[in-house]
Amino acid sequence: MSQLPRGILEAHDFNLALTLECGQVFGWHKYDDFYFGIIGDLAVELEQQASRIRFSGESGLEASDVRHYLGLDDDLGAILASVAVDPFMERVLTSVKGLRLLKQEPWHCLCSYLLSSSNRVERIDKTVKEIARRWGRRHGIDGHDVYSLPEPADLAACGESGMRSCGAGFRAPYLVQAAQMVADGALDFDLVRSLPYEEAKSILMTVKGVGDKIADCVLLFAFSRYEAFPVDVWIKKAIEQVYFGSKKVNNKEIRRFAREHFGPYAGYAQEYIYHYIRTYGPEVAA
DNA sequence: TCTCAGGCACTAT
DNA sequence: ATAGTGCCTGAG
Repeated sequence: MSQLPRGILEAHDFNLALTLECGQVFGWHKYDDFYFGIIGDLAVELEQQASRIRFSGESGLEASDVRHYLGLDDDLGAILASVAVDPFMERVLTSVKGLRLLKQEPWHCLCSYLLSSSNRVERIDKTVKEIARRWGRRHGIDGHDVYSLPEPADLAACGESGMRSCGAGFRAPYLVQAAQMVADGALDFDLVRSLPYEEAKSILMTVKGVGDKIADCVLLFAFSRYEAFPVDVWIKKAIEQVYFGSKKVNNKEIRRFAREHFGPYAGYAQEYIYHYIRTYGPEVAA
């Protein structure tokens, strides 16, 4: 019986709690100061101690997997410097520290965001966990149970009723259809990964239930396409207030503005702005 | 009881 | 192109 993988990662400019709880990812469990979740298809337990991350995981987990998932390989300083293009962003970057974009597993990310439409963060999280608990695979880590989402073919087999019973509501058929597409190859994540942003996005949008916003979320959070700038009602309000004098602007124009104004890491700017307004309220944008 | 939430698809203009 | 409306669900 070999010792399970464990180790310590140096993690500067990193806030684990903020990164896991800012709303970019769903399905992590918190007990005391420990976080339990899935990286790749392996259960892991994480804890931050100052600028170090302690991890332990199921057999097969490597330190480099954890580093990569948490975004610790990214040069956060350079990224944030590139989006510090105006006084508002400087204010945002002064108040939000150590938030990094994760490298989520595409299927997990797609499921999560299919559930996000007209839904609250807490309930998305609850539904993701319920689907995993009821239909997914159980993993054990340090005496805790963690569940990964069912593979696409397995989720498809659960059917619409199986998803509704977990609280998916009107999004249930979207999940089932997406699962079928991934299972039979009609949606190929490797292809999405290989294509330029616009083409990758239009492929994701062939899935029912995936529009501009959700496609951008998946591209940003699972494929590290930092030019993606998801526009939800909060971001829309903030951008209108700060950059358009509270004038109404359509989402397409907001995305175009963001790409030009923030540059290739616009998506990082989005996540920082999002957290800022969710913390301090949308009115502080002005 | 009723409204509404981190959208989307469908339909009618 | 663009606007209006229904959709599960449960917390306030």
